[in-house]
Amino acid sequence: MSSRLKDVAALAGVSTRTVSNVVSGSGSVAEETRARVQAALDELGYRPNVAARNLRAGRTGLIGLAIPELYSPYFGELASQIVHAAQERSWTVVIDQTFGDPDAERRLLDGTGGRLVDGLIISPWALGPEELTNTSRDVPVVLLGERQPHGLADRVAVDNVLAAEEATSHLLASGRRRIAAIGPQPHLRNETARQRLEGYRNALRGAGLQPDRALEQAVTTLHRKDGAEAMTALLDAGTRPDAVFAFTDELALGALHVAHQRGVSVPRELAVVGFDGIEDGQYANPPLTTVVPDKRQIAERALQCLADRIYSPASAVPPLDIVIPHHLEVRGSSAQAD
Amino acid sequence: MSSRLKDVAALAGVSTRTVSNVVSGSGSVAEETRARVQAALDELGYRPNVAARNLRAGRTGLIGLAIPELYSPYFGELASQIVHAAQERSWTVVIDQTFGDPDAERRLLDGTGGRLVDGLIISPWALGPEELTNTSRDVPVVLLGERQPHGLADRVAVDNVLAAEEATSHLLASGRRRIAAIGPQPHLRNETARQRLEGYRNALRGAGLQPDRALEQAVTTLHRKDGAEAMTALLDAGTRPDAVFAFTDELALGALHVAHQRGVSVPRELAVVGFDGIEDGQYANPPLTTVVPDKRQIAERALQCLADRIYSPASAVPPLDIVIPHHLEVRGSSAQAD
DNA sequence: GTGAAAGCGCTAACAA
DNA sequence: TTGTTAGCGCTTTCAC
Repeated sequence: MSSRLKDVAALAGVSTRTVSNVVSGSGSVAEETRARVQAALDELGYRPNVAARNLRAGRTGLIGLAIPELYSPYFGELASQIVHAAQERSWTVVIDQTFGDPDAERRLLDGTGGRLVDGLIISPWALGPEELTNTSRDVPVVLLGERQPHGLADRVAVDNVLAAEEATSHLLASGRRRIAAIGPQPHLRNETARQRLEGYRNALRGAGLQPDRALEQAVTTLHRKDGAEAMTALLDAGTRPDAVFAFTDELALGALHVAHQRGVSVPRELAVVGFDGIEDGQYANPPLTTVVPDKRQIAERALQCLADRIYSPASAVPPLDIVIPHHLEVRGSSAQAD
Repeated sequence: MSSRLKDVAALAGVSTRTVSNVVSGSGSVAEETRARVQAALDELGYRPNVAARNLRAGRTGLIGLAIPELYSPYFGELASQIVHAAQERSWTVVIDQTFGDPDAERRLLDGTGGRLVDGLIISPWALGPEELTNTSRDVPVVLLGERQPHGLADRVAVDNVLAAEEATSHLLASGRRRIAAIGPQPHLRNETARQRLEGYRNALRGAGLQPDRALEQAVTTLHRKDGAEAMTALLDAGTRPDAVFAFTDELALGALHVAHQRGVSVPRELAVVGFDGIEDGQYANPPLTTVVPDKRQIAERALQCLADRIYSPASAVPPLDIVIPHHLEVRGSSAQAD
């Protein structure tokens, strides 16, 4: 079927060594020989066997990307950036969806199932900081979002506390006073929601307001559906919010949807701010104000971390904690109330 | 660093053969031996070397998924299904984004760059039917969407002509007569847009209407931005459509956005129908009517095709053309005009 | 400039 | 039940 180096060598009347040199472009080969080998290569349609190369090299050229789910816009956009950035570095990305299953996350982190990838980028969901402190892994890991206090992994994330504070302050600045938060996830070990809640409360206190538990609406997952349910609950409970800070854009879009259905005018009666900067928000009616993390930089920096660890495994650089820039993109959904 | 079978064998005082048996669970091993080996395995934290296994097995356990882009919702949802379905079959998915680059598509199809995957699922964008008729490939390929008349690859797709016809007929049934089409891509070899245009025209003719070129608005890509531009063009040109059939949901959402901005009431003055069944549409204001392909089945059937070809390469089953069910999900954006 | 051959880590055919 | 060993296809050291 597919031909090996040996076949090509036989056809060209040279040794495998020479063919290998021609294929890789390394070593020195006489012009005449090269041409003959190339002809044989073409004739047989030679394709290198990647597994053999990998075995030899001790590397696979593969990196893993483990995310909760690929279908939600934020992770889709992020994965796209990572795959793209990896391609530029001649790495191929294998994708795992954990669906927030703690066992799946553990399995990936501890490398059970074999050493397939040269490095792993993981966006943990179910595992808390303590569990991320792994020990028995042999490939470099980069954590997206979650902190890992005593671990060995680099971390790349935006400053969630600060960003949430800014989003909330923006609402306060436009005169909103009953600002609801949609997105706390007390049932998870996950840090992200916790940090955004902290930032939200900080902003309120900074404005002399007391955080009101009735305005903090917990969710199980972060999809539009959850946002819609949370918004419905807030409206039905008579909490009368004049603004909503949703911890993700999807939640915000769900909330926006319910507001629209209920005839609540956005932004006049209710301002809405999301988080993630997904493309949908831009085209929502009204367009969604949101905290935009620089996803390109998340991808870029995460890969840079992996590259450094993979290519200089000796260097004992301590775990990096890389903070990615973000900005608040103000759009129609939080325009001045008046 | 990481230990090999040989190290484990030495520690347990057995041969590699026995360790291999324990690891794989195959062969028969005395209970007492097994326990001893397992202890050694645990102590050393043994992780199988996948590259070595692959070389030995002649398979990598990897399948490729090549799509134009991962960040758009349709491909994100589709990729999610495929990764999920692959995980269930113990395959790992490596993702390539072609960004509609014909060379990237060619490279993946002809296997230049080495034999990394056991099979390839590709959603072509730039290459037309004739170019997809490849010859020199050695792994099975499944095409999503595009037909490949004389090729060797299986194909999985919805009936685009029929689906587009149904969508258009639905608009006709509610009394719309000036139905615009947003989405033709005359600059591409890609078949999908062509088929949807055909279905659209068929429906019009079936209703005794003459397709009007002025109502067919071409686009370069299929994003919200393109839909917005197309809608703007239609409105500015004074074509006065009373409905829009957009070839993708993203285009439809862009159109919806512009309609909203311009104060065109949907669905009263303008009905909108999309194609793809992405989640955003459900939460748009108003919710988007759309043709929903069964993405789970696309993934399932595509993987089934690969599995059949990979595990029974001998069988000379002719290329399959698998038609996936779809349905029209009617929502607010195309409610009765009355 | 080129050939011969070792060896990457694993599985399985062959032996015992 | 278990040990020995060949060999998957490649790269590269060593020798010429």
